Amino acid sequence: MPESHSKQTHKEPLADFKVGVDNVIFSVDSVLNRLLVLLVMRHEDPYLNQWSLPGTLVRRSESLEQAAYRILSEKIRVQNLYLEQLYSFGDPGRDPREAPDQYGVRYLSVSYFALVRFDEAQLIADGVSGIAWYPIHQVPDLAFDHNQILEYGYRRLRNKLEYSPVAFDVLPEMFTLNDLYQLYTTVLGENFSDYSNFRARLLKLGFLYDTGVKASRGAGRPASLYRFDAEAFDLLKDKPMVFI
Amino acid sequence: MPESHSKQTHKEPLADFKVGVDNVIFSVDSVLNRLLVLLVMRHEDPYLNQWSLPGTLVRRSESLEQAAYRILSEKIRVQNLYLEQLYSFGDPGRDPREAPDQYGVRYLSVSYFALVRFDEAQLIADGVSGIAWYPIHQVPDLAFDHNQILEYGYRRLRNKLEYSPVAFDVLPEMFTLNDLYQLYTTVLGENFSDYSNFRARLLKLGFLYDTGVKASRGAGRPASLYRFDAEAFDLLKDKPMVFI
DNA sequence: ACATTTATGGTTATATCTACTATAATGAGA
DNA sequence: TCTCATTATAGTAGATATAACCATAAATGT
Repeated sequence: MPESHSKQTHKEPLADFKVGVDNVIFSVDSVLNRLLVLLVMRHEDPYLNQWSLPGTLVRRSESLEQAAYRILSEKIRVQNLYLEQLYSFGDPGRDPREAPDQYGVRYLSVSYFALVRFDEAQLIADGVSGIAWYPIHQVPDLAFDHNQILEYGYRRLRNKLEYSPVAFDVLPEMFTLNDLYQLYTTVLGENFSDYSNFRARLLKLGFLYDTGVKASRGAGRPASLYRFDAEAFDLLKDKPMVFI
Repeated sequence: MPESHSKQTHKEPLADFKVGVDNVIFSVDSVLNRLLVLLVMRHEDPYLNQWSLPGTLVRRSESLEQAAYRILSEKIRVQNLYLEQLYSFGDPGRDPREAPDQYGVRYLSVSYFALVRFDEAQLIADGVSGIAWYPIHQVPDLAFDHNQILEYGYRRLRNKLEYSPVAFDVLPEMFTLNDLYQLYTTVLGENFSDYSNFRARLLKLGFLYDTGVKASRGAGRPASLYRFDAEAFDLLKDKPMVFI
């Protein structure tokens, strides 16, 4: 780590990079209460026929985020989603295509994290070897360092849910408080808050607007449908706020 | 964003990238109570003679983090520091060297965020046009998109301080509670907590060990010197913890 | 009708937060 | 030396928040 430092003399030549974008796309199946991640079967080397995160190499004139949106829209049709950059992985040797005889070209992956609405997400399976939602705890060995990237994304998802209103990007326009609670429990686990206290805390924050419309779903008293009020939320933005 | 998707046909060729690492290096001057960021004067085009974040292009066989450590150790000698990856900036056109006639080579910057101990940091000024600590609120127009990167880093610093024990990476082995408080106030501003309550909360958490040694610095009652107990801290890691 | 189910609105004890106040131990100056 | 300004530390009281419950309301199903 300490090193003689001089302006011009590079001990070693610079690397040329191919830059890829890999997406960790999550969705919550609110019927089976499962957290899912989107995997695709690779149809070329390296890692032929192995599951991986959906990814692509970046083209000449597109931005990183555009590439992330592109690969997402090539795999699923969806209206509502949240997407943000996650982390960049660029250690030498992370991609088998980095043959030492290939002028030392390196492969860097900029990963993105996405959350999409499950019931409106249509997978696009045209021709590819396979595409599937995998429950987060049943994910197999993935190509490249994708298990590590997934781990990163999972951590970020849990954080996002606790500290920011991503949930509302992925819930229907109108939802019951129980819908919201189920979303939180399937991602964060059961043991984070009692439903009654969860309700009280959320309602007190004042950015959930009770539409008065009732949703009757089988047995039990019908629940009120709520709407997320983004403006009311923005007013509280500075306040430290934890939803859990 | 929606796009016809086919396995092979790339409408546009892939981009070749040079990958750079840019560091947002913070330090806290606890005498003048100022938050500082390290800037260097560029000594080559583009942006000749303009202030910028210290950066470097990544070499053939070094990792991104190694490159970050390398550029840091070329600019300052320091024992104690904290460093982590920040964000990657790769929009087309962010670097003027991306001439359209140069086979469309792109420049991607992986930014790193660092916090170093001020009183032990020695700047290395050999031959370069300039290097300086700038108070965070007096930073001039920087080269490239470095003002944006800095903004990112500043936000991350404030978050890190609130939710993680980075402060102790950058305080002396033994420190007074006031040293700690000053560090927090110069980064986060005055209005986050009363000193008395800050003390009480930190001490209750139980990872500050009172050495019994007293530090007499001019007038006033001497303060106890404390030590950060990393093991005790790790035991509380899962608990949501806010220091403010 | 009645048990079951889900939604909703509490209550209570405990912990935490916030804004203060009081006391202790030093250095500086009359 | 005595007093005072200065800094450190400890503690207190009222307001708020948290966690674990309980009670009632409004639907369904038999």
